[in-house]
Amino acid sequence: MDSPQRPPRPAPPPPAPRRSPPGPPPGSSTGDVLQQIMAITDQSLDEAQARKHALNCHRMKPALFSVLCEIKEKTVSSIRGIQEEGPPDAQLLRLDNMLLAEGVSRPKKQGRGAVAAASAAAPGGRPSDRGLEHSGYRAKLSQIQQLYHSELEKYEQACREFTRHVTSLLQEQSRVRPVSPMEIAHMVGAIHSKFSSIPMQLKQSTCEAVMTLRARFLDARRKRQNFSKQATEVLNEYFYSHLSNPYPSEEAKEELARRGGISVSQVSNWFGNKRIRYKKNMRKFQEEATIYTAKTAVDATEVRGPGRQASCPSMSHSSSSGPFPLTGPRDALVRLQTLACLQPTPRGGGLLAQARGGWPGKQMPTASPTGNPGSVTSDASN
DNA sequence: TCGTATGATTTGAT
DNA sequence: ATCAAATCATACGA
Repeated sequence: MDSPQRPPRPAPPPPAPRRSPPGPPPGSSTGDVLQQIMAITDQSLDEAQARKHALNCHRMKPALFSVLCEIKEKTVSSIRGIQEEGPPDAQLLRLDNMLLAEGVSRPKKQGRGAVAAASAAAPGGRPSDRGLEHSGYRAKLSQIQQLYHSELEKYEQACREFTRHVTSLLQEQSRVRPVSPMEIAHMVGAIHSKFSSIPMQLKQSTCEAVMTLRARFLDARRKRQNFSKQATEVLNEYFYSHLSNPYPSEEAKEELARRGGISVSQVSNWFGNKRIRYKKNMRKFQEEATIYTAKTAVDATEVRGPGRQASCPSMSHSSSSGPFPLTGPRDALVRLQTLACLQPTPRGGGLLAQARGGWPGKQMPTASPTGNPGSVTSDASN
């Protein structure tokens, strides 16, 4: 990229001297003096100090000054011509909006903590970007964010420094030639407009980076991966031990997500799929149910020994609501026994029956105003 | 290569 | 917002 640090020669004075002899014969020394003035900006101020003093005291100075005024007349108009372009750019506006929408740029000066800002934008991976709550995506986005802000800061600083430098040079020059505040303002504006392509480019490439990241992440999402064995086990354990009401509360979902190393929305998806598929083809899941209920039962008996609760808080004190208040480790044990006897149950009863009638529906979990001991919420929250 | 399993998405209802 | 149901798209094993 193009660095904003350029040699500090912002105000290349017009090549005036070439046309210098307009009317009054300038005298042989005028051209020289002008040359010297031009040279001043190129010299270190220390070096030029004495010379400037000499120039200021020069008997030709008043005449020179009027010549300079004349030159300036022309210069100002040309500066104006340059300045007139540049209405608020539509593309820049678009880029700004996009960066804002992506959470890359902040609404305006919000101090540090880009990551915090990002996570605040989608608290708990909430709906707006359901899928994009992926931690990998977040991390990358915040990297882009940080890079963007640090580059922008660098640019702003360089721009400020350069402007300050130019301004001071102009002020310095104003001692030997007429420099109006307006001219300085014009110059500053010109600098900014020249520099403005830099943040524009920065914004553009940041947008591109975000788009690429998004695309890649969405691709990754398409290329789904099966959950780890651990995750599947955790989910299945919960599902079969809450078969009468397989609707984990928000807390339970979080716990399951944590234990399985997946996201909360993945847990929700999984339960959605599982309920449907279980209901559709319960026979197929019987073996699985047996395995997991047995597993849970074993865990329960093991845990029961030292008189402690099961390891997972959200699953530990489960009892259930719904038609068959059978849930949790102890119930699982009972159910296992039942299952052993009633494998293909003739009618009703057992696991199949629970699901066959359909689950009582959701909402049980969230609140059980009647103090129903079986709600899933009570599993998690009590 | 094909059939099945499975995670994700979409749609419509509550 | 959450759910059921349908559907899509990919992973995976035979």
